Amino acid sequence: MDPLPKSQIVAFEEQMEHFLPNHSVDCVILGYENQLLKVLLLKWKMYDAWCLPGGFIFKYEDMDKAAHRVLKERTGLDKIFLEQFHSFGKQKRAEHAASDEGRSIRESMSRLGFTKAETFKWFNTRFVTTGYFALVDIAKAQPQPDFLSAACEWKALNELPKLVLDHNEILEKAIHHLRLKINHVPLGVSLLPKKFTMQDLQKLYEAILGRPLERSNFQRKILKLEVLVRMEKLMSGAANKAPYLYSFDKKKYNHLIKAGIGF
Amino acid sequence: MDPLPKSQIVAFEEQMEHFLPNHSVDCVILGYENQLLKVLLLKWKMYDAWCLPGGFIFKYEDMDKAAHRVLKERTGLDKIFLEQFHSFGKQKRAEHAASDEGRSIRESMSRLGFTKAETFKWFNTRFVTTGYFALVDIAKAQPQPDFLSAACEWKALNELPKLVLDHNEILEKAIHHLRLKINHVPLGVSLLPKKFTMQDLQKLYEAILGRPLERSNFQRKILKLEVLVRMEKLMSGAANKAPYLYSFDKKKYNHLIKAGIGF
DNA sequence: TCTTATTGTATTCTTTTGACACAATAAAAT
DNA sequence: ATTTTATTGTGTCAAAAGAATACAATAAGA
Repeated sequence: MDPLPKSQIVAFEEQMEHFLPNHSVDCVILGYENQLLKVLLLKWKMYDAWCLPGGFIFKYEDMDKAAHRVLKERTGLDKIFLEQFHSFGKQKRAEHAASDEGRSIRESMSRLGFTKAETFKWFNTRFVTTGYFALVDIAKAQPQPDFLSAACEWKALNELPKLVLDHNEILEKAIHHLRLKINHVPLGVSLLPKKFTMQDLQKLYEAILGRPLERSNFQRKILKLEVLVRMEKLMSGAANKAPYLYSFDKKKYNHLIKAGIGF
Repeated sequence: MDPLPKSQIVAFEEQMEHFLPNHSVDCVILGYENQLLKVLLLKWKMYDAWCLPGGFIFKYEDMDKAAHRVLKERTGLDKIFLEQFHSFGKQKRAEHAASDEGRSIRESMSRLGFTKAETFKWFNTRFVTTGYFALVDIAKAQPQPDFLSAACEWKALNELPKLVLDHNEILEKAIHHLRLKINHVPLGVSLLPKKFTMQDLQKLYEAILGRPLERSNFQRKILKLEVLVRMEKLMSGAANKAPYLYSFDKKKYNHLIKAGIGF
């Protein structure tokens, strides 16, 4: 763990004065790749632990805006479906979390080159955090660690590392929220590339819901929503009938959002 | 607007030091009376405006606990269904709200007898607030104003006064949340007395959903859930067939919560 | 040409929903 | 004592939605 460049520390400490104290935002940024749901995580420099990408809210900034800023900074993505799902306000959010292996936050921060008492205090006070979730096309995102992180990577939901603080709980709540939400929002839009097969879409729904769906009934239900446009066939080279490609018809989102899909 | 007793001001200012800055909770406490949904509101002493019962979070207190404390202090009720639904984090939450008719908060606070600069500052800084909603039996609640309020009353949702800050928006969001939630939770439990007729329950659902439901289909749907126990008949004295009374079977909640009801 | 795996669609049966019908009944009116 | 009235519990029936299965069509390999 090398010390940070002095300039980064100074820059942060200058910003810090403009942050709203005691409140943060955390983003559960989900993507879909190789038939797996993945979440974007940061690896701390402080010690060996992963966390959700998060940030603080400027005093002059709307909270939603802060969440969008975090999303943009970690992925480069803009104008994305991003929704608040829950705020986490336990006094001791750190309890039952990944341990820091004996090292105090203070010690780790010293190693990174932090010196100001206010900065130590900032990271040791209680924060209420508001969770947001986003669904993004992994191919379009460009993961970017922040100055406190050594890595920013997609991790499959089925083999997650231990996360700091209550971030595992936050992530679980986000997934739960997503499973409810999938009945009301055309989620495929954000998670899949522009053109996709019916099988792609079904696998995505299965990944989100965590259970298999019946193929022909799934196809019938989705098509009846009339939000997909059938494109050319996909000649995959496999020894079987070629599936059609579909894309979403953006004009028809609204009626779908109102009506809802039920699986 | 008479000045407050000095002791109340001192007591608040002593508490204030122990509050988590920049964050509050607001409770949308709903009740049901005369076939109307009602919400518990406080009338400010500061100036002529109503607000949702709210409060601050102690530094040593979980946020959920703070919301329960507010509920208890305003209604005397304990161990009630109370759920977070959204956090409101706009920088200028006060915009588009009920005006203070030209008087500044500072001036009104002076009249009430506040003097400390920190207290003025407290009420003038930005707060993120987390909204909770509760469903209570009006007959059991005992509305109790706090020291900054002149009144604490149930107001029917269809004839609401203008509320301070963004409290109208908070209330709307709570109702929206409730309408979604009613499909998954046996809400009648909290809003109705122990024994009720099928008509009572239907009227409640209609009040929440804001639309009429077909009587016989409603009855069939509710009964099939198998969460009601049929009790004795209610001899109301009306010139017609007497309806049965029902009560909720607490043992069967869980399966209902999982399965959900759809109207 | 035959085989194989997958796809698009149809069929069948069951369940759910919405609209309406109707007998049962508590008490008031006659 | 009988009729009337309003409301309740239950039944029916057609339409819609859902689950399970069947089957022909088809791209490419054998």
